[in-house]
Amino acid sequence: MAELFHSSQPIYQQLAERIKKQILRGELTLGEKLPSVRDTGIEVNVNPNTVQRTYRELEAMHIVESRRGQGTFVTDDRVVLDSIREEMKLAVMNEFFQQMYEMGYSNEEIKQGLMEFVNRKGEENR
Amino acid sequence: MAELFHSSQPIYQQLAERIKKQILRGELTLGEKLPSVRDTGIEVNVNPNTVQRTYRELEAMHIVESRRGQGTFVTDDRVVLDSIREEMKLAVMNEFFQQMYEMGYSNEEIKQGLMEFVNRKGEENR
Amino acid sequence: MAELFHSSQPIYQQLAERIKKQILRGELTLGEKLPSVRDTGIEVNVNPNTVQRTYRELEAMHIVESRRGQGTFVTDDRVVLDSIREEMKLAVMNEFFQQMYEMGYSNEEIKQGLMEFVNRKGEENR
Amino acid sequence: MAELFHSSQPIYQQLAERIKKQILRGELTLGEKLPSVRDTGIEVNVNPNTVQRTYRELEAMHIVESRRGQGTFVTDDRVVLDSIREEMKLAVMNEFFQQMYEMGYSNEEIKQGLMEFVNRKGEENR
DNA sequence: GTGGTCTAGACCACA
DNA sequence: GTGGTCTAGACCACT
Repeated sequence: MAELFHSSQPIYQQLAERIKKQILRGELTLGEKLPSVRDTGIEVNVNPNTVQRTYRELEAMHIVESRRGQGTFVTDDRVVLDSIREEMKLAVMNEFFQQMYEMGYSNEEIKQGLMEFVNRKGEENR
Repeated sequence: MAELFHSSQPIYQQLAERIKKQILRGELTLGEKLPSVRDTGIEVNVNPNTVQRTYRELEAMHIVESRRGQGTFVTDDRVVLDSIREEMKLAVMNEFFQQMYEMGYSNEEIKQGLMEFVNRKGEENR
Repeated sequence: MAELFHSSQPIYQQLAERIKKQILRGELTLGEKLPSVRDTGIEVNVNPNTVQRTYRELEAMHIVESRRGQGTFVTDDRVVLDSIREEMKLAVMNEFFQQMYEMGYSNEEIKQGLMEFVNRKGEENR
Repeated sequence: MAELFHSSQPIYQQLAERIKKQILRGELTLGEKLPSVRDTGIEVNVNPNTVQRTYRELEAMHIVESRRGQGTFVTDDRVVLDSIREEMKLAVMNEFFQQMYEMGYSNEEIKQGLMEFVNRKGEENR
């Protein structure tokens, strides 16, 4: 079994991140039901309470909606999802630039370095 | 006073990151002496124990070395510093790609999105 | 379709509240027959069991009575209805005062704040 | 011992409400330290985990700030607190009006009913 | 000593 | 069967 979590970040956050991304890239679609807290717990080998904490966090982000007695569902509001995706994309880009900038790279160097990086990646995948 | 630290990451790590970057971008040069644990503590309003821990972490990365009775100094080994810089740059780029990829963006989209982002940033700074 | 229920309160209670108010403000009159459990279920898109539970709660408040084989009817006892209305009005006012008081507002401030509020509301509806 | 909680709402929410109001009405001041999770647990006779859930909720509302190894503190941002107070005041008033309105009372009736209510309350407290 | 995470297990209300 | 709450208790990292 592949190790699913690393230890430097709480499990509930790692799990939330993973599910969030599954939703953002469309692997889980609008309105779809997530597996129950208990089933997910078994699947990723984690206590159901921990899974529930994950679902609670996702609900606070409005990515997911819990309905008592029925289950937990991906939001059916496309607008919310789109805005979250855009927001996250910006955050990731900002973080990247911030980091590079603080290491002393100029905008040009960042651009260039990234191009090389992409191209190298492209070759690797051939 | 502006808030220097956020709460989601240990202060000693945030402080280590900051000093590390100051060194990487040359603000602190090879062999230069860092301020004492006490002085830094006062300056950033943090417990000296915490600063101590920061210096310990930096020493473990070989970015810094402490000399008994003299203080803590930036390493004077340029090679070490260069390799750390390169390593960190790769790590930051990898992290960026990983994140974007997991959100469902293709290499092309990442490249393009980033270009727009840089250009927009360039305009802002005019 | 507009969302009819929020998730923080049981659906059967939300539905009971709604029907109760329809009766209190005379939208459903003394002795009038309520739609069947099944019809209501279809109309508000809810499990008939849940509607059943709603009707049971309303019956326990003596707002409604079910007659075997005939259906569920608004009580025909005006006195009961009046006393429930008065009771609820007092409860709502008490709750309001309690809340404001616990937030640190004095009786005078509550009065004044409320006047402004009403007047502002009046203007909005012009 | 007076009963501190009723059963119809989760303890962690009731506790959060109570502390929130203590802060809003100035009983706990800007930047003040709350008792530790454990101490509060003992005081209100509740499991520390439950208290922590309370503190977490308050932190999510930006009313409170947790600092690792130091404790939990009332926010020191007066602006945040003021806006929360105003927001809550509006919410409470809105809720009140909504309720009365749904029971069939007009704005005038609400105003009048409330005046009587305040005056009666004033007499009681004599 | 402080907050934070996680588990195991019990119990409840809802649908 | 579903989510939600609560407890008891262990363990960890930070200050």
